[in-house]
Amino acid sequence: MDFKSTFSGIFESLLDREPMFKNKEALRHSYTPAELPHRESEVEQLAATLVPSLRGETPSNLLIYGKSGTGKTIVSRFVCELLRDTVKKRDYLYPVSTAYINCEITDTQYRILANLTKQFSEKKIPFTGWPTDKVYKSFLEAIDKEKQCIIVILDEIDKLVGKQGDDIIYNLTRMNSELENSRVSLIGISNDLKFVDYLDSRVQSSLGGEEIVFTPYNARQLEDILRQRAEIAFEPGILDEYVIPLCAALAAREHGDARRALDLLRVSGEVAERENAERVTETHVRNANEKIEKDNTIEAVRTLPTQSKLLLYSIIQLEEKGGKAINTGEVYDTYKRMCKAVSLDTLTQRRVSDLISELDMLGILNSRVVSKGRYGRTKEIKLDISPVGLKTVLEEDTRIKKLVDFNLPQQRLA
DNA sequence: TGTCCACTGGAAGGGAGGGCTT
DNA sequence: AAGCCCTCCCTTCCAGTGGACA
Repeated sequence: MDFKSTFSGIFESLLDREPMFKNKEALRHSYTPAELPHRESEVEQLAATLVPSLRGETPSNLLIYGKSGTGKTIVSRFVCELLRDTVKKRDYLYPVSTAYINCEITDTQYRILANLTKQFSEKKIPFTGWPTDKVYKSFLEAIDKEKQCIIVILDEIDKLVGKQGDDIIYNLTRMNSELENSRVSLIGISNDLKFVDYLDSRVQSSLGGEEIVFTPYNARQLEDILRQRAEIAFEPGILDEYVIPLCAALAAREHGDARRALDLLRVSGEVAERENAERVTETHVRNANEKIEKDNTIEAVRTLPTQSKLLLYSIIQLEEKGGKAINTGEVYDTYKRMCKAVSLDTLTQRRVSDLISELDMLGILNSRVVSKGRYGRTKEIKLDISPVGLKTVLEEDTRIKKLVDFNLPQQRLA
């Protein structure tokens, strides 16, 4: 039999297989379920804060705190939807609009204002080019045309700290004094409990009116969430008895992250499907758990800019050489030599120091500042993941490939 | 006790690349 | 085309520092 005819039926047989998933969407982060288990009191609190908007009053600004995957975003969106529905049903109520912005993506004053304007008018705003105050004005005009209350949700608001983000928060809280008809009130969502401390004091007082804290889910609660979603997502009888409790337990260990739990369940299903298994078992969950970890870092490394890749590569080389702990000076030396070897521009040590911190933030390595007394202060750097897989990914880059045979000069024996 | 190392990390600003306005 | 603006990535400059050593 020739090669082609061996596989002639491949698609039919794949299609014939019983599908595991009924509706995989139910396991994605973007999915909004009909119920939010274990978040009833948060929904009530939030609704209570926002209800003045329906009477034509301005609700106080609000901060929502909680670790990732504790349901902050989904609860806010849910309550806003209810609010809009209520307005639609009872036309004697004061009009309310809501806008949602993710500050991790939309992270400058200009972009936030442009995004908001887009949500409230037809006006086209270029992604760059205008002075910021012009964009501010167009947002002001867009919302002030009629009497209404605007609720702006700034998700991941802690990502704005430090940049001129303070300004945008300040400007938005102060906006009401410039508005004739409408009113703006803010909901800030933050992972970081201490976020307010980093803000300018004028902003602190206007923003920190009320707050709601979302506590992490425990394993029991995660189980409830997973069961609810699994019912929609999987064909009945596909999941082994212990699959959901295991997913819940693993995610509970990661500070009760529901997103993580859902990912885990979804990937477990995918792993089982690929293996042609009849059902999803505990083994699939454990494999999925490893796969998620690995995929995340590998993807992070793959999308690094060349300079960071080279830097990481030099750290790996030093680590493989073994011996004492690695410090910034050494890394910079090696990095410099490698740059020369592949004729890449060399960045300054200051910049490299920042890049090291970025790699630290990504969880690829661990760096801590240590003082060696007489011999100065430096960062001590350690890889957080095994260099073997890392190297393979890095060597996909054509420039780094040239360094496979790069030899460190003798040194580093002490 | 003071000195001094090898940096750290903040601040300011340059300039390239995107764009708009006149 | 000239004059602006915004953002990103970087450089330059520099004050600050924990602790070994003299």
